[in-house]
Amino acid sequence: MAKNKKSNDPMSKLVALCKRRGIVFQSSEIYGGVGSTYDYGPYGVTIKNNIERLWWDEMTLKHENIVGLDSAVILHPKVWDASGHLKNFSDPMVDCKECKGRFRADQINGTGYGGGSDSGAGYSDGTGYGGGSGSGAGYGDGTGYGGGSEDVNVCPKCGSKNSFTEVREFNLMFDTTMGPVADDTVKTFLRPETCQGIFLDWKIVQESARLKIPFGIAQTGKAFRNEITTGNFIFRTREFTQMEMQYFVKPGETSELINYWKEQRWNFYLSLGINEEDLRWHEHPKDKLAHYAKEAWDIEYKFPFGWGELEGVHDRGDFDLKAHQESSGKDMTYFDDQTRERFHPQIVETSAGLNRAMLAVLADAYREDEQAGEQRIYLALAPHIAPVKAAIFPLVKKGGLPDIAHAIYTDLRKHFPVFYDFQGSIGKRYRRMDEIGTPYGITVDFQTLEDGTVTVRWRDTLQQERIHKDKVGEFLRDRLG
RNA sequence: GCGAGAGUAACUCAGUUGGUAGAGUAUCACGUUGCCAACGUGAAUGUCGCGGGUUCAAAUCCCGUCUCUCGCUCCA
Repeated sequence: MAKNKKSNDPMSKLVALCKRRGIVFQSSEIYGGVGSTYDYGPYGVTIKNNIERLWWDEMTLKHENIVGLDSAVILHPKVWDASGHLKNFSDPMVDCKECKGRFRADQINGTGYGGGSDSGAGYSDGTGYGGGSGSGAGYGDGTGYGGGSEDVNVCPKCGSKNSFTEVREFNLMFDTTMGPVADDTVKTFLRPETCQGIFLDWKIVQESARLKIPFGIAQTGKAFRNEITTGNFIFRTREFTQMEMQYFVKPGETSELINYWKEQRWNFYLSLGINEEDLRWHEHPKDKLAHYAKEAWDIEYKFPFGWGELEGVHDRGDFDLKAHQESSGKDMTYFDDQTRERFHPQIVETSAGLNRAMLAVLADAYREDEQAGEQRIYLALAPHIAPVKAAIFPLVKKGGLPDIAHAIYTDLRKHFPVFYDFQGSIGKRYRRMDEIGTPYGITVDFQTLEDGTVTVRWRDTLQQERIHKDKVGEFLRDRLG
């Protein structure tokens, strides 16, 4: 564990809070941790699930023409050939020994680098990618690249000649093998994006759910990318959850629907309680589009480390369906009963990162203020995101107060995630709840013995009001929707 | 992979010229406590990242190694 964090920067403080309160923390920590993998503790998984459920409901409940799907993580290896991932997710790289710059081998002038960009050799013969499973020996000794050519390679950054390292293969997909017998295995990949499963299944989904264009298929699930560089806490990790909806539209209607979904998706982040001033649109320049995209917009959030992408709204055109039709030989067209036309649907994609959405929610909710000269840290989470909706406290341990408080707790927990605590001073118990963003604190005091009322304290302002203990459930229901 | 930095309790850290580890916070128990991290008493928690070497003796000196963090390269 590194101890050189600048503990004053906002990101470090958020990370520390996440660990302290069991929201998100380093995975495999007893073994020293594994780079950029994180586990979500009791409160973290609840926040994450809350966001995921809101997304799911937003898609499938609020749109009558969007249905859900849960496709496999491991797909037929040919999928990744057809999708372009084998070709585009695998880059041969060289480093300049002089200036330490790194470049794609096929972008260096001069030699036969790049000449043999043999991405087609991929999975089937088992030799193409990553050769040795396991340890660092993975990146092959550059077969095919930089053959025997003696031409001069010039570093585009510092101008040094022939200062490059061996070509190394960077494969951004995790590969694995199917089948227990080593000689008889098929090389497969963990999906680097969830949407391919939607493309493979769209016809059976469309037919079985009797959907007419335009319609959408929504899916959440894990995706895996062997990122060269990870970092910024849970912003970029090698294993992450995507929330993707692929919208199948008639040719010619794409741009209108892009605008519709841009508005929908923008509003989703507002509904999570994120400050609109911390959001912006970023359009990908045409010359930097991903290999499948015709038009691409990102919603970005102003993280403590800078603007970062939360979600993309993309025009994928008919790239994917045509690619799979060509590769599989199966018809991927849609027949329009009304116009008697057959065509490849155009696809508008909304592709969000759940972990990033959660990080944005946490970063946006992180607050510090001062109460009676003491610093207070709290998460101003929207109540419908908060992992615990209310905490119930007896003011002190005597006078039968704990019994009354516990009875209220037992009753409430049938309907809400609530927490009961009697340990420590009342102020300390409030603060503990503040740090996980619990919106309401309900305290049983001596007045409760007289008239049955309790205090309800609102997290952000510390203001209290008295309501009858029998009305607490109703009070919470009103405020939590 | 390159460069830089860092590894001592759950957290933040201290540990003198080598003498087998401490503080605060947090946690738990009991007491106390009339609303915002109060107080008292007590308890539990470490192979000082790992391995080797020097030494009577290593958290400390030497060598190796691992991991993490940041920057760069890359990024759908």
